[in-house]
Amino acid sequence: MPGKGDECAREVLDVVPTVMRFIRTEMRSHRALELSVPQFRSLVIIERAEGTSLAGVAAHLGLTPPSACKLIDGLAGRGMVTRKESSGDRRRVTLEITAQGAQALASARKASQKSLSRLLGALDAEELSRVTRAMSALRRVFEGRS
Amino acid sequence: MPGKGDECAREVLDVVPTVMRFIRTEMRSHRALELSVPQFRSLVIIERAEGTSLAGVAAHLGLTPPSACKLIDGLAGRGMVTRKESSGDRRRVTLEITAQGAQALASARKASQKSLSRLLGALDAEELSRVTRAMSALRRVFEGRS
DNA sequence: CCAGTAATATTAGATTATCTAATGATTAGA
DNA sequence: TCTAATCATTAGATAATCTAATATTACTGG
Repeated sequence: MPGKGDECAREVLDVVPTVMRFIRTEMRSHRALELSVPQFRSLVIIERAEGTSLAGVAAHLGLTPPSACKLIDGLAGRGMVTRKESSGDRRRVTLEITAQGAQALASARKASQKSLSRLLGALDAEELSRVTRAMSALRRVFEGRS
Repeated sequence: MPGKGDECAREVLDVVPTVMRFIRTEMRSHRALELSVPQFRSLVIIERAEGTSLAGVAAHLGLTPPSACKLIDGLAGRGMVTRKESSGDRRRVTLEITAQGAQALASARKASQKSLSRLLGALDAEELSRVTRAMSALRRVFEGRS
């Protein structure tokens, strides 16, 4: 018997990579900002949870610690993030976003939302609301499972 | 003024990479099939449009020709796709999926849909239908723009 | 017909993302 | 205290992606 989510699964499998590619291309297209999607997401996390650790970033993004480490290397090398000692636990690294990082994040976020928003503007109000609520449902289902 | 798609854009930007990561991890987790998402998508295209060219794959996936070329290299090296001469245009390459490729595709598709479907099963019928229709809307909006 | 332009695929070379395995340092617990 | 677990990193591999450069083949306007 086909599960009740089968048709939906097929759609998700087809559409999500397409939208993802758009987002990736979009992010890279902004000269001088040039954040990759994982870099962008890292900055979002670090800004929101100031003082998070490398393990924190890895967990939120669903990455292994070495992957997160290299990702942060890249951001630190561009002066967008700093690593500090954690008081109390000297194994741990405390991550903080720099002014420059915060600015890059704000610009990238604005530009990406704008260009996504422009495309989504082709939908009528009902569809738009449906998409928004569908995204919430997907977030509930997928977050933590990456 | 904020565009009418702004909130939706924010959601998409947050949720799509999360779902994408799940799909990627899921695809790689099936030993012996081990198709990456781009490989999977290439096979889908080649199976559907038998005899397509390298440029055809590139266009459908939103890749540059060199990227598509390497992708096909990988699939050809694993015996899942063949390159043939095109009658009529000798620059062109005709791509065909092999029996082995078709079998790998079928298995990967089945496994991925199953595991996606299992997660999506947590949604109630109304939400599921909303997500399905939202995916259709997104496909309309994004396809071609990658 | 032929000279130049366009199209198709590829190679070369770079960057980034991701993994697993191994290492180092520090903390926590029996 | 000594052993375990935890946190970050380094090392090394593979894959996806890009741009630029290079054939090869087809098309087109004089």
